[in-house]
Amino acid sequence: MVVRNKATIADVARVAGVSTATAGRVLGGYGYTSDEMKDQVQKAARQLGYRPNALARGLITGKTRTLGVVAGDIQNPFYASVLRGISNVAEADGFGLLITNSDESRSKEVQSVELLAQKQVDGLIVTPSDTRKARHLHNLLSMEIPLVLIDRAVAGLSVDRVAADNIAAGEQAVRHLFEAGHRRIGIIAELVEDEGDGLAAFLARAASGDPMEAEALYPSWQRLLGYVRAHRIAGVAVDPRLVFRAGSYSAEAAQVGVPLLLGLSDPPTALFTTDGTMSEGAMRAITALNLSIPRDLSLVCFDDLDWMSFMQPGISTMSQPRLAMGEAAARMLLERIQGENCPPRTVLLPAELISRGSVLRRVLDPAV
Amino acid sequence: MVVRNKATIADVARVAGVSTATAGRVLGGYGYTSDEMKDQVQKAARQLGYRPNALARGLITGKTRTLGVVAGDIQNPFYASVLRGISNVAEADGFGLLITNSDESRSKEVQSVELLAQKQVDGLIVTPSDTRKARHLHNLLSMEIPLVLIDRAVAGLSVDRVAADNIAAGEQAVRHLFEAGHRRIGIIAELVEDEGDGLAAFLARAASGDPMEAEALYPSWQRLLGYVRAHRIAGVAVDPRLVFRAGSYSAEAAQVGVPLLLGLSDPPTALFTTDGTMSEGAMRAITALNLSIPRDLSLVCFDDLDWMSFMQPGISTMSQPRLAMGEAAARMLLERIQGENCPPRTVLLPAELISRGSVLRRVLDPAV
DNA sequence: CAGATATATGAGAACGTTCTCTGTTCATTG
DNA sequence: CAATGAACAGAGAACGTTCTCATATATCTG
Repeated sequence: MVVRNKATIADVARVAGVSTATAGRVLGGYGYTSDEMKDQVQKAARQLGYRPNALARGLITGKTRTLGVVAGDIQNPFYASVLRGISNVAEADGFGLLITNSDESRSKEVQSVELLAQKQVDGLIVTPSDTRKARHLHNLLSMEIPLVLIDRAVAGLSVDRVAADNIAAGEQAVRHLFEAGHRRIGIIAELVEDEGDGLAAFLARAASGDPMEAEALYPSWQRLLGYVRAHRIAGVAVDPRLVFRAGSYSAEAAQVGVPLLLGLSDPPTALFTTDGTMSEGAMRAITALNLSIPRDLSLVCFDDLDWMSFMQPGISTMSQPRLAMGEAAARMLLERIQGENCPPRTVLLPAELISRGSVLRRVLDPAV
Repeated sequence: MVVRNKATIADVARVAGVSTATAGRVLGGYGYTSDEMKDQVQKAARQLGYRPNALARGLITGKTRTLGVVAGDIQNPFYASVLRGISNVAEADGFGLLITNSDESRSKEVQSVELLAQKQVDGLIVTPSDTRKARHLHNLLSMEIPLVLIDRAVAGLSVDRVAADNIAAGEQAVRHLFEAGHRRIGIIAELVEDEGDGLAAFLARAASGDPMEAEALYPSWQRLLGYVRAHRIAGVAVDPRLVFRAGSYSAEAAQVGVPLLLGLSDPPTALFTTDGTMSEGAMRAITALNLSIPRDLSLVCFDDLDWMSFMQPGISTMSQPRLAMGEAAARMLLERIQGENCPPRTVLLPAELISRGSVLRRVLDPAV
């Protein structure tokens, strides 16, 4: 049973005294075989320590039972949870998972996709780092390799997609602050790629109620859009100076924003951070400035990270269903792999407001 | 260049007007080829959108340039970082990464290893969930599949291994508390599998200075061993009632321990939590009990999680180099894959005490 | 009972690469 | 100038499976 050199179907067949075809049928579980043969072959297989070679199987079937995933950064709790969701359904179906990091770089993403394609994955789940230039993704489609996008869309690429309902979530977060009596609300957002004509123009268009092609926007821009909408509903004009653009996906970049916003002549009384990384950066700044939440500053974050529930006070946040997002994406991908042929689907999962202790109820100044 | 059906070497050869052998040599980068042929073949390949099939290549070479990893849970920050470290070096060498979760269950681990082996990974990195029964791992060795262990060892399995120096780290953490004047120090540890004859016997043996086979102990037992050694150095007897055994790798289990320890007639003034999950559980309890750190309770954790640095006050902790652990493991594995044949190596990376504000300096009662 | 169908087995092709072997050319060498 | 060997190209085997096809028997079906 413990054997040094690996046994093949031919070896098993020889020992069992049958043809390789029969042995293959028994071990591969296809075609017809008699119980007698089954026993014989299985006994030989056990004896030789036979282990099927998935490469050979994949080569001939054209299926590897492996999914490829291009995540931004496994280490980031967002991707870690999404991956876990994907892993859960992949594992349940006996699929393997080939995982790479893009670090939000287009060239690394292209490289990853190429690697995964060469390894003949049956399908891919990608969080695209560029919402416009995506020839490598279009290429997959033309090769008929199923593709599911997570968290972001790509303009002109109509494939299955799952994301949080970022606009609604952003709106709800900020509305929550308005309802607590806040009027000057800062936002700390990534906003890395320029959506066409710059932040000012974006804010103007959003404030005017222009519906825009919000679907293909980056999540942070969508959440900003929600921020603007909440202002419109509250009848409060958006002050562009309250919008801090980190410009990169890092806590350090976000950290800079807090003292900047609070240093304004008319500083915000509350902050909305648009993702886990921005939230972490904001918290670092708040600690560094020795501010007390919610006395000195109210805070609503995005994405429920573990520490938010055991900080004192707890941090109110828009919780997005990361695990469910991963699971939904994997399920959609598996359906496509199994031949599902319906038009591309978009699954928008709602984020949920978890209200903890980081928002101060303000009595409104009647003069305003 | 954009082609629907995938092109093979034979297709490229036909278009280029050469033999498949020559086309293969050009595209595979082996053997002799003239520059003329190279141009011709590469042009044809580009034109057809040729993409090498790693399955076919792997089938014949016996190498897949893919590593398999069995982690406990990708979602856990510890594994997420370790994975990122592995990914960094794998990617630099052009290796793919097949990742699975074991959820610390032996049967899932066995299943994962089997899956990865069938997919013909060139080597495996495993965080074994059982330090004793590991036939599946011995099996890998007999098949000559390189294996590297992370975080834990397996008794009787001598392979490359990388881990934190848990005993020294545990000792340093607790010594730090002694030096701050604490005498009754609680420990919240996983201690899931019974190390032979139970906790009481373990404590007795450890306190007597018995060296034990500490190498093959679970990390939490090793950190407990450090805890005991620090007591010996400080000349303080270990009170078994101060050792809380969570019994499972979950924050909920850890959370229970805090009120239990604090409810003792002679409660601890400080706590040592032996990993990130235990720390999270302890923090939840501390928040629920509305305790103030370090006034009501001092705390030293293990593993530096992001929130520990921006809590108010910051949490002192033993920081283990998770990324470096993953990188070291991957490097060792790649060396083995490239034929390195030296005897099994053990890399113990030191953990570093990061002193923040969670430890109160106590003035010692002269009566004690 | 003829004909169809389900069940069972084996021989050998096929998947897309790399490897081995044979053969040719051409420059170098003593 | 014969001998050597490096540089190159092609034919075909090999990797370990599954697939197709041919064949044979047992079991239904009308």
